[in-house]
Amino acid sequence: MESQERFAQFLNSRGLRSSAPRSQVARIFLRTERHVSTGELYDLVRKKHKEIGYATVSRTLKLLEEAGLCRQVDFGDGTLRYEHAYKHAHHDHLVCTKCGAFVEIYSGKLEKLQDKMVEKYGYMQETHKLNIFGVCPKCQKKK
Amino acid sequence: MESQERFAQFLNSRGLRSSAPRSQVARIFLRTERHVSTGELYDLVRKKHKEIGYATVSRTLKLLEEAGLCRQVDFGDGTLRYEHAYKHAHHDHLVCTKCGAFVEIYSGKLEKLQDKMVEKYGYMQETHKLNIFGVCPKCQKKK
DNA sequence: GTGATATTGATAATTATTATCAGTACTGGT
DNA sequence: ACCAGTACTGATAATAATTATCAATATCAC
Repeated sequence: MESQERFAQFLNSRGLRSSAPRSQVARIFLRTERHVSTGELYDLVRKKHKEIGYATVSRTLKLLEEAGLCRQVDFGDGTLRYEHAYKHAHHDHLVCTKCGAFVEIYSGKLEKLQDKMVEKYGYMQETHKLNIFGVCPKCQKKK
Repeated sequence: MESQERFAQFLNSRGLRSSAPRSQVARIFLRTERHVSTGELYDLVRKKHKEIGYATVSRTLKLLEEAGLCRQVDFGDGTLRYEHAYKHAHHDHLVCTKCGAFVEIYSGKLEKLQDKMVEKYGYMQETHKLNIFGVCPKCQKKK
């Protein structure tokens, strides 16, 4: 429930309103521990709130992102997904090219190495996105 | 000129034809040492060959990719770019979020670390895409 | 409450890519 | 050379996802 508060706080600090649709979309997203696309979240929202439109879902996701509560994930398949970011440490993804299954991966060494690379070129790092594509164990067996 | 031959060879091995439009698009792409989007390449092609359509450029890029001559690059800004892949070692990208400038980066250590991670989860690696986003030295000074 | 204004939802617009398809141009066999 | 079969092309339409528009509505400070 804490992240819900954080969202309200964020809206307030920006002079934005905690409207009913915004709160409802946010609640449903925050309750769903999955990587959802805008369309998927829209479907979830619709189960409870038939009156909420796609645009509002899309806009709310953008706000959640700015509030630091979610993060865009791009698996390169044409649709963007969003994952939780609040109290969820940074990580990268290992995606199966056959079935779409993925696991979240993290390595401190890998992060440090990246920092070094960035420094070398005089850049100031903001974020990074690493997606590794391959075939998952299940799909390897199927073949 | 060698990559041109390789393309012809690839087409032949697939039972495809080395048509004039295909060769022309390929030649212009291979001569341009830049990361181009389909639209940009289309414009370049149009300067020399007014009769070639967008679809052909798009299709030829796909073929070049299958031939191992180019590689898709997705900076997450909505348009896909293509870069040379033949005799161009694998590398990742460090992209400036202010001006779009980027540098190609590579680290053997980083690659090895990734291999370990993949192995750990039983996946069979195919490719990976690492984009680091930050602010380049020039844009840091401007500010 | 009330009024200024942020927000909403339906729809249209946008953007990039991909599919369709009739006409054209190659191909290999004769 | 000719011919039949088929791959290729380019214009256009279709697709897909996101974003902009805008009149109607809801919200919040006062």
